[in-house]
Amino acid sequence: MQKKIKRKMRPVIVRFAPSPTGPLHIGGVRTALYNYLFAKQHKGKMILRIEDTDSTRFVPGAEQYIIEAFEWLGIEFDEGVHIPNNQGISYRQSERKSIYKQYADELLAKGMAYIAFDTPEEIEAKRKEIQNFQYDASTRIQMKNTLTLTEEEVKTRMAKGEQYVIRIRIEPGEIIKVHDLICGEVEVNTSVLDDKVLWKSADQLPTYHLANIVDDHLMEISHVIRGSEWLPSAPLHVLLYRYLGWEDTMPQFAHLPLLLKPEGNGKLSKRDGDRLGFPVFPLEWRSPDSNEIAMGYREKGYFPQALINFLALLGWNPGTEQELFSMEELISAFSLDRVSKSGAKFDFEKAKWFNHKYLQLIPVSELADKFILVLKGKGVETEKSYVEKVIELIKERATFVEDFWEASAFFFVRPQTYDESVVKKRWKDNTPQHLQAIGNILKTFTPFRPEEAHNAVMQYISEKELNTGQIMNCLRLSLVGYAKGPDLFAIIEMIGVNETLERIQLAINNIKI
RNA sequence: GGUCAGUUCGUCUAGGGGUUAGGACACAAGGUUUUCAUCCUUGCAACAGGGGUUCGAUUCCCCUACUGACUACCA
Repeated sequence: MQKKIKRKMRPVIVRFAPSPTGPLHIGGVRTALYNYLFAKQHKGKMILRIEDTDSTRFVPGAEQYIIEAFEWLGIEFDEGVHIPNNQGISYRQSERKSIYKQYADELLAKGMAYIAFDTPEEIEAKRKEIQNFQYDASTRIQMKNTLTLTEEEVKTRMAKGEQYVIRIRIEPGEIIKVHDLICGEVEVNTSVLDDKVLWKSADQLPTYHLANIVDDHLMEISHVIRGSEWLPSAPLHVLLYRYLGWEDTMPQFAHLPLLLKPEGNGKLSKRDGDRLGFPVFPLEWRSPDSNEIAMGYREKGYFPQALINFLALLGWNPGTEQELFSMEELISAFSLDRVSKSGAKFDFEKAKWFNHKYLQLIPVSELADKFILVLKGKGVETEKSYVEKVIELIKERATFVEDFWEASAFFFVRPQTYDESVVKKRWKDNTPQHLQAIGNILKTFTPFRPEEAHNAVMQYISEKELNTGQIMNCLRLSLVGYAKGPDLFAIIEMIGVNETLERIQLAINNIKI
């Protein structure tokens, strides 16, 4: 009872612990987000720990990428590799090297682990020899380890400096119960578990399993929220806590469902992004060895808030019909028991919809700053206030800032071509004369007054018994080049009457039927 | 192969012993508009299958199927 209370009263400390083997996958982003929401809601802490215990898989730049991605996303950590601390604590496992060995030794001393000398080749040979070979209680007697070798042999091997690993010793026939906050009670028989390697002499580093348990314990992690690919090894972890005598303060587990491919089966991978044309990484990533570029949400024009909102709802729901959430709202609404158990297919269309929604909410000034960069690329220099007005007029039809140019180019440059199908449908012999007349009407409104001008044009149209759609579309064609865009009189107000008249003249000169 | 987990509209999901099985995205139609969008309205469309338990099952139990994860001196 005492212990239960103790666990309940513990401060919430969670961690996100990626290994720096490449860019952060979008599924990892979601895992980190759920950790973050959970920690914030419980006024707890969140730690960024780098699990680089596999020296062979280290990728330069990956750690920096991860940090930059979270900065962009607005997921803040309280402690981690990137946050200085004055206690001299490292959050990089390769730098914590010296910590782990003693725990492996402790297990060795207690007889809960043993030393094995089998080389990878020997194990590989065994795998070929015995179907479904597993290094466990049933097979370890055939292998070269401190359980089978004499003390003498072990000494000689050690003296010769032979490489070895430390394996956990798991005895069969016991049921391990893992209480998972999302999946419920999961029971596994120790007979199906293998004697996992905990530590290797070759690089003096622990494997994930040991490092993970030791660090989570030392860092007083209260909740381990991670992807469900870890569920099968959770019993091993429980066992490790037990062997080390830490079961009382073992963190609670929550295994998140996977993010699946948009179509077909299997978990979402980098390839799916390439194949279907959407990013699976938060930021663009250039592979250091192949120089290949993988696209990122940031570079594709997504707003971090939109990505967060989309990801939050992929596998979790508030139980209400609210869909748009600020980070603060997510923090207060989030709960692990409303996380679904089944994997979620990645719905890229929905991600776009969220971005469209957020685009409408982002301050125009901010959008203008981004768009001005695009405009500069097109050789257009304009006042910011003008750009802001343009954005006001067109943003509702855009999903990305990148859509702005296509929707608004005519505010900055004259049409170069005229949409053929519109010409065919609307442009008649007498169109030029009517456009001239309308031009003359527009001229009389100085300064330009859109509503009055509109009324005057409409009056002209009805007096001449013209077809509104035909005339308006021809005027639009002259100014825009297409049959699209915002209100015509708003456009005229923006580009000015003089420019309007010139464009009309240009259209009359250039459009042939 | 083995272990573990999952399965409600095309997708994300709500619900949960008696419901017209709800919402959102997408799609379609209509409306509005000078156009394209937006917007509004409407429509389309789901409980994997089989056995139980029960007056009654999509909901609880079992089996099957399917799907996935895991099965490294990777994390």
